[in-house]
Amino acid sequence: MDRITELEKVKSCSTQFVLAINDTLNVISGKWKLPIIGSLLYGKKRFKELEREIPRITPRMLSKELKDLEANGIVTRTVYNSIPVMVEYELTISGQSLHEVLEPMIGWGLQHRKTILGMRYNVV
Amino acid sequence: MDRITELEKVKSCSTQFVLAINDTLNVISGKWKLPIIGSLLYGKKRFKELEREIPRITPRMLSKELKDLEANGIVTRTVYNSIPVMVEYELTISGQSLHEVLEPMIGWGLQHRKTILGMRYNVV
DNA sequence: TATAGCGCTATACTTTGGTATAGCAATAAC
DNA sequence: GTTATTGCTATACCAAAGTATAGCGCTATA
Repeated sequence: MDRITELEKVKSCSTQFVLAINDTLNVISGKWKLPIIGSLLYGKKRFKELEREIPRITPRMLSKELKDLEANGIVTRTVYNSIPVMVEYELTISGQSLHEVLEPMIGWGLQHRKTILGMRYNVV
Repeated sequence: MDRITELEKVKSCSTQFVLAINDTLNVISGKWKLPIIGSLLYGKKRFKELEREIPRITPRMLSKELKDLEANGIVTRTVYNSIPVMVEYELTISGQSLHEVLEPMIGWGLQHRKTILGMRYNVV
């Protein structure tokens, strides 16, 4: 009985956790989100600066992804009423704090690649 | 000049990092990967057990995702030559170590949701 | 007047991810 | 002999994600 309630607790908990993980995944998955976030980690940027820094991105995708990131509270968009208009994109606090999640992903990715390569020689 | 080489170093580094992050993302993104990994965190499971534990998954998707996870070194597939055959799926060490990356994602997801909700009252 | 830069949007298309439904070969239970 | 279970695969389809290409209104520069 103890083990069953434990399991139930774990399961209901993990449902909440899966939701939180999915929230995080929605913010960073897709082909262009990481390059954009990575580019903004070193300071605010204008539209054309991002376009130049991210090879092969189309303005359509850049516009779309920036809107998405803004809607999700990851970047802020500031329009200056200079002539012609200037628009700057900047990471929010939440956006900056993404490094907490990106760092372990880097660690795991590098380690996993090593493990996979190692398996070719050590196993079978 | 110092600052330029610094920037170049940072950029070439972050390219490597983006690759590592994408390796990680490929392993956990998609609709069914997390439920499957979550289900296997508590021990090895058979095909039908997974099918029953994961609501609404079709056998096609379960089969496909398990193959994918196996190809990526996240789960192992063991066939017992009992009659009828029994097949068991289990997380590899790499698969188990994914909790290192999932935990910060849970943390960030929960915190981010709080931040977003808080903004409605504190800002504007 | 023409060319180029800025910050995008519109339209149409392809590719990828996921769904729905059916069925197979083997065996066990009724 | 009929039904059910296991561990899948085949076929067809649909929706989301991403690509390609063009163009807009504005202004500065030559």
